[in-house]
Amino acid sequence: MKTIKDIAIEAKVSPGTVDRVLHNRPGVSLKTKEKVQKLLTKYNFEKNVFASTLAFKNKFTIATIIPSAKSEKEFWQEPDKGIKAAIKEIQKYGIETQCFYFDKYDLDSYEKAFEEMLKVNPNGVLMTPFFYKKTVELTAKLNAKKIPYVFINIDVESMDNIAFIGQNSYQSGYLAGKLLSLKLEDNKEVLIIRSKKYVDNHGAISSRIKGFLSYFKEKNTSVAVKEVYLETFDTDEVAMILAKEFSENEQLKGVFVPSSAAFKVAEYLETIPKKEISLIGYDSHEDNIKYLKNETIDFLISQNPYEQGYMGVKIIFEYLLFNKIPNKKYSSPIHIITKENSDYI
Amino acid sequence: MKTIKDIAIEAKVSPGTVDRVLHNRPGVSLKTKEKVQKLLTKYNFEKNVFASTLAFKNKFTIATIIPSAKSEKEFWQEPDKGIKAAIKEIQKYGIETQCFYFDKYDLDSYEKAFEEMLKVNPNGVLMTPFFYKKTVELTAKLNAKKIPYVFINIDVESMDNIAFIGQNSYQSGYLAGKLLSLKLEDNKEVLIIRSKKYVDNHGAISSRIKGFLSYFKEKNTSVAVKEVYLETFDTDEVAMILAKEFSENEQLKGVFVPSSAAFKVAEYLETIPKKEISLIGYDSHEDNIKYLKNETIDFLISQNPYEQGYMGVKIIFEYLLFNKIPNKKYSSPIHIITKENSDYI
DNA sequence: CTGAAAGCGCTTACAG
DNA sequence: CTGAAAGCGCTTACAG
Repeated sequence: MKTIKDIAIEAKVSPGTVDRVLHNRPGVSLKTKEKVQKLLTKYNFEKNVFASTLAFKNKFTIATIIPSAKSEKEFWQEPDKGIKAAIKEIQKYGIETQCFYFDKYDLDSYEKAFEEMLKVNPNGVLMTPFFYKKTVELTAKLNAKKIPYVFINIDVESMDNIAFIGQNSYQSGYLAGKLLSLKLEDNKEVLIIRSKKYVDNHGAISSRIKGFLSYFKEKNTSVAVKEVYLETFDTDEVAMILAKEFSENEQLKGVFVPSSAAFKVAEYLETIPKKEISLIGYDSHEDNIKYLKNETIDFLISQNPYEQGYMGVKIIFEYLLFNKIPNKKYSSPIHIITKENSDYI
Repeated sequence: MKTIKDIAIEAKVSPGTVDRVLHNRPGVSLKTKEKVQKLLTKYNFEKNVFASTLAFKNKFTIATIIPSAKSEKEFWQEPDKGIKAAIKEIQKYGIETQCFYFDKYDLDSYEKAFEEMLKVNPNGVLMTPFFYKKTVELTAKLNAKKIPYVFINIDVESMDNIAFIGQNSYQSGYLAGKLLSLKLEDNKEVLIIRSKKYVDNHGAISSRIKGFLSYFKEKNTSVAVKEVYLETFDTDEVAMILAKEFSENEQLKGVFVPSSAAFKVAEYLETIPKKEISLIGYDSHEDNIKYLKNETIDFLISQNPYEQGYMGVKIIFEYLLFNKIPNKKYSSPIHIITKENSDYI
């Protein structure tokens, strides 16, 4: 293992100069630079992270921006927990961290959080690009400042994020189709319930539905699939719509909720006589798990959101400290959760 | 953030003495020791890992012992890959690692690997305690030398391992019962196929079967479950036994393989006319995945063996370097793998 | 453009 | 039993 000093001696320069070349700092003649660079390459030099960090006195700040979660039960609690766990770990390496949150229904709060974040001058950013257009606009500022950023949970294609961590939504919807049809007989009907609010943003939900529809198109042509759009997704609206659908259609035996709101449907199903309705949704937060455990929800598909937050922070950390280039895309798992394995995921 | 120097000044001693107290090194008077310890506790002192590691010049060796895998397709390939990945990461921290392997059918090779391992004088050991009695005998040597060790995949209760990482086998078997009955009509029969070899060691397989049986006892009493024991589990024997069972029993519609050998059963099922047999097994290695993809195997239950190896090494690493005390037990996930999510686990 | 030197915080061999 | 000092390998402020 070569050290900077070794290289310096061999190149007949001082350690300071090697350091300058190594980090592309200015003030080195081209000739010296080339001479040193050649040796660095020759020996495949890797600097000692411990010595480097110790001398550098850890001046990095990492900022995170994700949607806020009001309660323990909400989905966004999980990435946040992952982020916090990673922060705790890297704190001992002297990294500063600043967490920002926005209301996922409020574009302005997204922009505001972002501006606040810029003020702390982060060296790296973890974010969930919730609103497409605004994201393009805001990340341009990061690009200008050469601040690296990682997306979690939601992806935006052809941007300059150094990495994305999230699920293949199409494939997860396809799997949902398969799981729902496990208990479905021929000629039955299936309902997809989605929120109007998300039709424009959050492309993941549309992709899930596409995948879901593909499964039935490919495999199970005798099953009819119907989509309904809800305004508010509150308890009353859900009850009203479902009551209508079930009364109009005797064959309706399955419901697919491509968001994390399956528990809303479960709530309603518990108020009506047992009808053997299969219900499948996304995300294993407390509200959903409750109905999974009493088998009103049959399956949940989960993507390990905790890990998304955790990995996201770790990726930026390693990028900054160890110069480790991440993959452009990390596929989150497509986990199948049932009553029986819900405690072991 | 206090440093050793800060503490030294306040205690009116030298940094060297604080270091001695911090690491319980000999040669400090009780009085001094108490004085320093009090300050250390008061400030909740955490030493700078970078400075410490740099000065210490990383003299740690970690040893691993797991069963060998002959091919890419085998289960034990995965923990090994996880181990190798972790090793690669911690190498840059200057940790030495030595990997040892044994033949899981050969008790002597287990002992031999263990003795070889002791010769390298490791500071921490990762191992799979395959053979119960021998494990008790061998780990006693580690205890005597105060070398910490972690178990992965197989647990042995009431031993002095600092941690265990593996699956709750009972619960996974219970889930297997549920999954198998999803497509099973009333009054059908289910077969459990196991190897005689593993009846004594590898308690996990027995636990899986217990969980599996419990599910049917609790939920689905109309289904009969039968167990058969194979001698060699080779292709011919599997074919012979299955041919016999299917010919004797028209109602046989499901097969449960509580080991990683489901592909052996799948191999046979492909040779006979399509009978709508549900097949469920363990572990997503290549041989199994092949039959999962063509739907001869319906479900695989997996435990993320890669992560077991990876985490195991990381736990020892953090224990040695950062003095981080691990949990006694880490539950591996109980993942449900189907054709549709097999690329996203 | 370049080098010598001090410093990051901990560890250790040496002296007493 | 205790301290002073050198050293781990990199970074940086300063001098030239």
